This record gives sequence, C-alpha cells and structure tokens, in this order.
Amino acid sequence: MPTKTVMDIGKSAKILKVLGDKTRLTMLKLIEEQTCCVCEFVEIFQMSQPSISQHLRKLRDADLINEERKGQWVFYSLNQDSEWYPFILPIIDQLPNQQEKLIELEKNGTRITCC
Amino acid sequence: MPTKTVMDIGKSAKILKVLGDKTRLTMLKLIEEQTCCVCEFVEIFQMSQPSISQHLRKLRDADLINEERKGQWVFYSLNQDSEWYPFILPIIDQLPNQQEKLIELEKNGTRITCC
DNA sequence: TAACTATATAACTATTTACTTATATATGCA
DNA sequence: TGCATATATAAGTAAATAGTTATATAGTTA
Repeated sequence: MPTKTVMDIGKSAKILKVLGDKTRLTMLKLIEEQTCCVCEFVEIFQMSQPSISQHLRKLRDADLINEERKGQWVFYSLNQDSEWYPFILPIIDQLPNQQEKLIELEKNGTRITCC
Repeated sequence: MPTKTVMDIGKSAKILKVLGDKTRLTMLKLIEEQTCCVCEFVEIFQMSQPSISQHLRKLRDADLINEERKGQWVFYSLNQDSEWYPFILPIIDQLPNQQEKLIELEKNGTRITCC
C-alpha cells in the first residue's frame, strides 16, 4: 500500500466520468460485495452483450475492476488494490444497495445457469 | 438538515457525470473555500467566457453551486445546503488543493480588478 | 475434430458534449 | 440617456459517447 500520493485533478475527473454512467455505476455497486460474470450483467441490465462488455472494458481500463476467467466465464470484481479505490469507495458506499437485482436473477433461475 | 434519504442511483450517476470534467471539478474545488466570480474563472482556465458560463450552468442546474449577484459581478459558491452536498463532499475533499491558481491571479493583479 | 457457449472486438450510427462566434441581458457610470 | 463592463444565451460544429450488428476469440463438450 503506497503512502498517500498527490492526485491529479485531471485524472480524478476522468475517473468520475467513468463513474458518471448509470450502468457502470450500478455495476460497481453490485460487485462491491460479490463478483459477477458478464452474462449476469446482460440479464440484470437487459442490454446486449457487446454493450455490457464495452462498459466493463471502460471500468477495467480505469483500473477500477479485476477480471478473472473461470472456464468459459469471466468474473469481475472491485479492484481493492487500485490506486483509485480510496477515492471511489466513499462514493460507492453512499449508493443504494443493488442486491435486489441479483435476488431477482435467482428467482428467475438465471443466476444458476452461469455461476 | 434532512434525515438521510434514499438516493437514486441514476441521479447519482448524473451528478458524477457533471463532476467528470476537469474544468468543472476544478471549479468546485476552488469554491470549496471561497467564492469566485465568472471573470476569475475565465482568467484561471484561460477559456472563453461563454464556455465558463456554460460549465457554471451545468453545476447550477445540478444544484451543486449557489449564484449571487453583486453589482455587475456574479459570484459562485459551493451549495452546502444541496441534497447532494454530503455525496460530493468526500470527493472534493480528496482532490488536491487548487488555491495556487488564485494566488497566481493575485500576482497578475487580475484578481483585484473584479473582486 | 465439430458444434456450442461465453466473451471481446470492430465497424458503424445516432446522440451528447464542449467548444466556438454572435448576440442578448443586466448593471454601473459619465 | 448612452456607453462600457460583466454575464448569459443561442446557434452552429467537431469530437466523444453509448449503443447497434457482425465477427473474432476462447473455452467446453460431444
């Protein structure tokens, strides 16, 4: 863990821009507690798979999330080792819980199919 | 001061989108401690006056800043009564201080001309 | 190996964004 | 009143964004 470094305000703005999208912000809140795979996001957001992948890429390019392949699935989780984790944590913490979206999936049985 | 209300994640994303711009984010950090007028922002950011006004409008539309006319000048300050103030405060607090930009103005004498 | 599932990427398009220039509005002062 | 200064708004434009469809890549299984 590095000591507190000086943050560049331009880079901070770029991070906030990545967070400034409802889909990506909800993704981050969802994976705050547990990992999710791409197909779950597709179900939750009712969006096309490429669109979901592109959002995840922006989050990954910003180093905000971790990607881990397990067999044919790729799971995403919050990158707690990110230089930006302390910056975004108070934001994510203040967001309303989104777990009901996952519970919804379990009701549908959609969560089981891929995880 | 209202009791903690449930925040909508979509509205939160919109607020973050407003913050997700270097100019606007720096503006917020600058007025965290003291008010600034439009002509100061024009000097600081070396941007056209309409461009500055348009950024300020976005911040005002999001209810993040207060506007107060004093004679021919309009001064802007952080809106501490905003519903979103508790949300953005931890963000702004983490940003590097920008006061050197105002000190720069004072050196130029540009700060005196309008304030 | 071939067929299937999950995910990523490429190319394209419609919308949004941040700026520009031109103009309108508001205030101060001679 | 008329002119100057400060700010806001309108209209136009280039670039960025979020989605689309089509295709590529990677792993799984028969």
